[in-house]
Order: sequence, then structure tokens, then C-alpha cells
Amino acid sequence: MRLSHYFLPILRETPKEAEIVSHRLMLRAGMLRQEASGIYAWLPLGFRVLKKIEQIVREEQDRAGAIELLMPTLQLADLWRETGRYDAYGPEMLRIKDRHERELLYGPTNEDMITEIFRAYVRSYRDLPKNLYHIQWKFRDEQRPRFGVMRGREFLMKDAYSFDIDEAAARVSYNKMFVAYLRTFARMGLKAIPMRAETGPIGGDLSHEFIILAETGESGVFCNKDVLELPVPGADVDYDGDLTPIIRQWTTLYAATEDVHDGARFEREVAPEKRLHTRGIEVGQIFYFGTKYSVPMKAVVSGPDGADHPVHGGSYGVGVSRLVGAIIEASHDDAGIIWPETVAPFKVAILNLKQGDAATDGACEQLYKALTAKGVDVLYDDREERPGAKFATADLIGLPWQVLVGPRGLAEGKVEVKRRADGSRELMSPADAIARLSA
RNA sequence: CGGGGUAUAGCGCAGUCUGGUAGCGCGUCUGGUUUGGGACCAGAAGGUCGCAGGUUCGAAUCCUGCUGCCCCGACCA
Repeated sequence: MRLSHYFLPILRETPKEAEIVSHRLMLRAGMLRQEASGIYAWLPLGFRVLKKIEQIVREEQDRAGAIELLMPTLQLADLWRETGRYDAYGPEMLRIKDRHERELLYGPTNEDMITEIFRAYVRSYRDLPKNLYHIQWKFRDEQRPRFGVMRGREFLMKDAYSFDIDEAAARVSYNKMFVAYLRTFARMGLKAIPMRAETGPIGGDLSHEFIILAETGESGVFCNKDVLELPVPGADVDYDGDLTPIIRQWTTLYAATEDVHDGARFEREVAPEKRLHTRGIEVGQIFYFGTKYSVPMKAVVSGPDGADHPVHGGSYGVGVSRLVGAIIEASHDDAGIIWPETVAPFKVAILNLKQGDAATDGACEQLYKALTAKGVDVLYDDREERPGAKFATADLIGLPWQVLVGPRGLAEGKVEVKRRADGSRELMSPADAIARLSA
């Protein structure tokens, strides 16, 4: 993509409404535009990141055996009345009437609907287990939206719903999602720590929040430093095998958010030099809720005994749009964003440091065409700007690699390849740069 | 939902107290000189001063009502 043809409205100054760093940087980098409190338009650069994150989530859900579908954003109020949630939910739920005065709502979640779909078709335990998910926009009318996409009212979420014949089987489904989440966040360059979460009225120990550590996080967290070094399961993990060793490994070391923190236990179990107290952002949550929806909604299957059994369910959320902000919170410096390569909107920026000069123009064109031909996502800064402005823009939008092409290097037949993450630079021939960046 | 702010050009702000026909920086446009960390010179465009009503000869400025947005708290993927 040539920057001169792209739509990248960079802001030089920080809009005053942005309080936290990810929000500031998303606005400054031309990723996002606020249309109303907690409601945003995703500009091209931001949209690319959103799609990258979404795709990683999708691939890991699929790998774990979940099946993608797509449910609507609008739901009938009557569906929610079956579970009593229409009245229970409160003003966070956006309620709408259509032209026939039928009551609708903009879905804040989809347990009711997926249960309705499930019960319409599935009759036998032989069809279980099933895990169905979708990636869809949700709306929760937060009293006070803030922090940009970290806590918007409209947000993109992956939510999966598992169905099993009994609690033991449901635990297996739960563990699959647990492992899938470890992989999902690791692929985005994040250290996500599963922390035991409140389970509400259902009880039990089957709920975890996945928290990433960030100084600017919304809640305080306490954990054993060793949890940061635990191995993430590889792509070859056998989801049909026994996952309990992985679960045990990841749930043994102390890790808790401040609302469930047990100071005495923390000091008893964790050596002083291993204690870590910092802040974190929740990016995912997994939850076993048993027959909470299947009983009132009569979602039952025939068991091997010939009797009807209400299915045991679980739900598994990932805040896809929130992750864009969370990744920035975890990965930035004073100059701007530092994208992990897996979610970067483009992999490489080419900076033409002397636009209009035949030699630099030519070298940039060759690099751009060669990298593009090899399938590398390249953003070529071909604007009529001074070098300083191009450096500042490239650092701000945080692409993992910058190729600096100017008369100084070209005099020796070299271009400079700069890694955004650590600022390291290396002079090399254009051919070597192409080989390096398309590897 | 309680408390506190704020609304003036694309962005950041001054002007409001003390009413008199709107200004600064950045950005944008034109021309020129520049070109390795956000250049310089000259010129130009761009604003129903959030909305509605009121007071006044005259309102960005005073009064009333409304709305948007932000911050703190409670709440939350």
C-alpha cells in the first residue's frame, strides 16, 4: 500500500478526551474515530489490526474443535423472557421496538439464543459434545464508557458456547477452551495469565479470567512470577487427549486479581522474591454454568438411559476489540505503538527519505514491488514529507520493520533495516533486505 | 447512577469576569527554497462561537432550558 493513496489520518497532537495511552495512540495513529460515547468507527489501519486479531481467535477456536456460526445482533425480547433475563438485565441492555411495536434488544451476549438454536435441532447425547461460537458486535449500555475500545459500549466479541451431557463432559469442553485461550493470547505476543474468577450463584471452581499484565491495567493483580514462564501448548496440542496436566500446571501457581486476592495465602505460598504485584487487563473469560439455561429453556437430549437430560453448558468470551487496546497497553513506548508481528496492520514500512530523488524513488519502488510480490504487507511512505516526519509517523503506527531508503545509504548500495521493537538498525543491500523481510 | 468539569476553525487553546461585529499555534492549500529525526520564507482558505429561547441598540460574553463530551466514584468483556 502506498501511503499517498491510503487513508491514514495521523494526529500530531493528542485529542484531549483520550486518557489512557492505548486510546491516545489509536487516535493519533489514525486507527479509530469516536462517533458517540463508547461507539467507534474503525479506520483502515485499526480495522486491519482488528481483523488480524479476529483471525487468530478464529484459528485457535477451530483448532480446539469449536464451530463458527453467526447470530444476529438483534434479538427478540421474548427469548430473554424465557430465562427471566429480560427483566434481570437492567439498563445496560439496549431495548428497541420495531415498527410493529415488537420488543427487541441489541444483544449483550448470546446464551439464550444459542440455547434456542441448539434445542431446535439436537436431540441425542450422541450429537454431543458441541461447541458453537461466533464473532459478533455486542452492545452494553455502560453507564460510563471510557478508555477507548477498552471499555466501549459497542464491542466485538468472540463468544463460544459448549453443550455436554453432564458436568464431567462439560469439564473436558472447558479445558479445551482453557488451552485454546493460552494459545490465542500467546500468538498475539501477550502473556495472558488465567486467574480464578468469581463464579457467582452457580458456584464451583470452573471459571477463569485471562489477564494480561500492563502497568496501565484496570485492576490490580497478584501472582507468582513463575507463572510468566510457563510453557504455552504448541500448535500440535492434542485436543482429544488428556488436557488436565496442562490445566493443572497453569492453575497451581498463585494468580489472582485484587478483588479475590488472599493476602495471607499469597505470602504463605509465594516466596518473597517471586511475588509480583502489578496491574492487568481482562481479555477473556471462560465459564461453566451447568443447566442454568437448558432447564428453563428445556434444552434436553436423550441420554443412553433413554431419559431426557438438560445439557450442561459453558460460555467462553474473548474481547476482540478490547484486545486491540490491550495489546497497545502492553506494547508501546514514548514514540508510539510497537505491534507484535502477528497482529501488525502491515509488516514493513518503507521510508523514502528523499522523495523525488531518482535514486531513492527507484530503490523504494523496487523494494516495494519485490516485497509485495512475495506476499509481505508493506506500507510505502511515498509522501512529500521530510525524513523527520516519516520517522515520526512510522514509529507512531508501530509497524515491526522499517526500511530506511536515503541517499546516504544508497551511495554504498545499502538500505537500513530498523526493528521497531528495540530500535536496532542494520545496513544491508536491498536484496538482503528483501530476503530478510520476506522470510 | 451520584459528584465535578467542559463545548470557540480539522486538532490543541485564548477571548467570557468588565457585552461593541472572533484570535493564536499546529495542520490544510498555492508558490519558492529545502531533504537522515515532526524545516524555512511569502501568500491564502477555513468558524451559524453545541442547540433553543430570553435580556439588550448590540450577545462567544449576561439569564433560562436542553443536548453532547470528559474526569472522579459505584458498576463492568
